[in-house]
Amino acid sequence: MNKKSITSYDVAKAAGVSQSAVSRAFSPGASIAKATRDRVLQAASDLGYQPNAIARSMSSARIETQQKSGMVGVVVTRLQDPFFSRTIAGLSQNIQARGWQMLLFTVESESEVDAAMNSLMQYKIDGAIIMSAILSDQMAETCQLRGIPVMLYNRSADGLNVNSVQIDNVEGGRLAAEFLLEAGHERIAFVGGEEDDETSKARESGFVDRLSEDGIKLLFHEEGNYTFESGREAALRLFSRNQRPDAIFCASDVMALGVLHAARYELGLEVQKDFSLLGFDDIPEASWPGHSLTTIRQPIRRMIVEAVDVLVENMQDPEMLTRRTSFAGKLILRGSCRRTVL
Amino acid sequence: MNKKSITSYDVAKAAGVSQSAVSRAFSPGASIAKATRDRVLQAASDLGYQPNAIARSMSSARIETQQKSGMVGVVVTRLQDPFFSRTIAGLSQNIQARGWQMLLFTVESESEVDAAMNSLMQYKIDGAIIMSAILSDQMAETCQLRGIPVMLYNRSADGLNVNSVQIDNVEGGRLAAEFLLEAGHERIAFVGGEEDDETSKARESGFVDRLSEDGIKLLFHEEGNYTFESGREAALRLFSRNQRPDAIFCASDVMALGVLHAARYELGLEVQKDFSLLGFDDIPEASWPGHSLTTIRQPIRRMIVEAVDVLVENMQDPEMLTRRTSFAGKLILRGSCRRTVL
DNA sequence: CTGAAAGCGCTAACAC
DNA sequence: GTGTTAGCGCTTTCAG
Repeated sequence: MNKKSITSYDVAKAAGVSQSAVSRAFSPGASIAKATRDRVLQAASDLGYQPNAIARSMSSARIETQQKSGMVGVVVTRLQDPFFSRTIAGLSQNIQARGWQMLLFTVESESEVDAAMNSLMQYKIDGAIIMSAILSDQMAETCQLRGIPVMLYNRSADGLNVNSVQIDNVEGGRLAAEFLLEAGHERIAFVGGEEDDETSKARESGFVDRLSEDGIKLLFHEEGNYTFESGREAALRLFSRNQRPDAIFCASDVMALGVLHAARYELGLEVQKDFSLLGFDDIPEASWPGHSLTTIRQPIRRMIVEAVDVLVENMQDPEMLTRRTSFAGKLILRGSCRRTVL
Repeated sequence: MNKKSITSYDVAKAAGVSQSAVSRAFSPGASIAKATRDRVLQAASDLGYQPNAIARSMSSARIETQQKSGMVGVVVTRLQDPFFSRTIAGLSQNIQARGWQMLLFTVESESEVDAAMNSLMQYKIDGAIIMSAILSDQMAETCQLRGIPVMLYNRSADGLNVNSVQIDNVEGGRLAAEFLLEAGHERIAFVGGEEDDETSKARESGFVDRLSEDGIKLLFHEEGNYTFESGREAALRLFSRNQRPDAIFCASDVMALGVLHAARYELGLEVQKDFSLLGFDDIPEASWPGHSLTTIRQPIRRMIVEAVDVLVENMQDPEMLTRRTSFAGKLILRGSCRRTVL
């Protein structure tokens, strides 16, 4: 049962050099003669040696700048949501491409984020990305103290000293309202997330504000939880009342699809003709022929790249100034909405 | 700029004990007086101390049994596929619940798995889960040599000494054929994955075998790549030929939905009446009212639990015998198929 | 350019 | 029980 792993000493012996020479051979900028380097690399590959990343980050721990563990922690809620899983896939690829590994932590609710960060920090992550959640002021401070750059994805924190990348939700809401108003809608409903959901609140506020500028009041507000089922149920409630909405704006595509399926296949309604439906995100499912969902698109690829870019920059330059990026949503016209009245 | 992290020495000094006392206070089974322990814990929380997981795994590295880094590596392809993202979400939760962290590595194609494993092994992972891909014999050997238990999810490897959890794809294919035959279908098409895709091949072989037992030959075989779009295109090809299939079996629900949307909304066909459609996986989207896709369900929750259970057991008992688990698929009857002829 | 030597923060014998 | 003492595998001065 000898499952001892080969260390730099084994390689050193095999190559007839000192252990530190082996270390240098594997450190990009180190000063080492090409000949020795080649000899070491040869011996290493013969023995199947791979530097131990853990040990590596241990010894460099004392460097003032940062503890390079080579890992970035990612905290995510609702991973089963297509929007999030696609984001994770993208983040993962970008993080790897930049030479980091991703330590993934999933949480059930926003309240667990602090605990998650604690777990992650035990692994001396070089940075963290938190999706659709916010950390406590205290935790933000801890991160800053320990020199761990944080990136909030899909959220921003005004008071906190953390980077963020998100879409302008208020503006997105306005955009949605604008579009529905132009089409002449007047009995408008909104399906959002849970009561304390920041994203949903922002989208709704922009939406409602714009409506009121034209003297329109929101007819109904329904609460969902970003699942298909919750959208479906909201639709059932919405269309069971005396007054029926002639347009529904949902805080996410998944919920909008729930509304669509319920309306079309359970209530026998005709989308676009009987009411206009507007989503948010532009997930791939929105463009499926049978859905053809008009929606506010999030530039997800660009957001991912920006998030990783900024985080990497901050990991490399701890003194970097906090950066908050906000992207604009874009209306994607499809078949689920009545067009502008002429 | 003093971002030095507090170590066990700082805590020791604050609590007036030796550094090893601090270590013991944080090691579950260690022999330490309750009084000292409490004092240490108090001091630790005052200082905001958290044991360094990296250093921890370094020092225990010498233990014969294994290098407890507390991390399990997960390699995944096609994370954007709902089936996989849901699995990752489940794996993540289960792994965390068992006290491990998940180091996630996404790869574009199966050929990158070995490289991914190499990267992960530098982090001295305690175990690995590989989704829908197989590793080379050589890599399997390396893992065994280093004492890293491996779990193949959605695949199995007969020759290799690695654990696996998967659905019985051949039997699933037979089940699908059986059902279509009973309903009296005769012009049957199959939409699978790429040519060398093991999963798809297995499903097809069971399917074709069962058909041939009733003297039916597969009418068409279309190749896709597990995306919606590829299913859509397959449908377009399928229905552009002279002879039209009266039943289509797809190797995945996502592709089946592509077929459904294309047939219904682009070709004006009526699913169930004009042809029966059968999927595989039973993703949530399959049950959406407008889809109502009949499919072969994978018991995904049970598969996830089994995968993590077995891996954890193997990580704790390196001598454990290789375990290969195969689950049976189950036909979920919905509206996309013609029912049995009486 | 290269080797020797001193840690990184922690755990695990080993004595007391 | 508790303190002392070696390391885990590596990077990084510090001399040559």
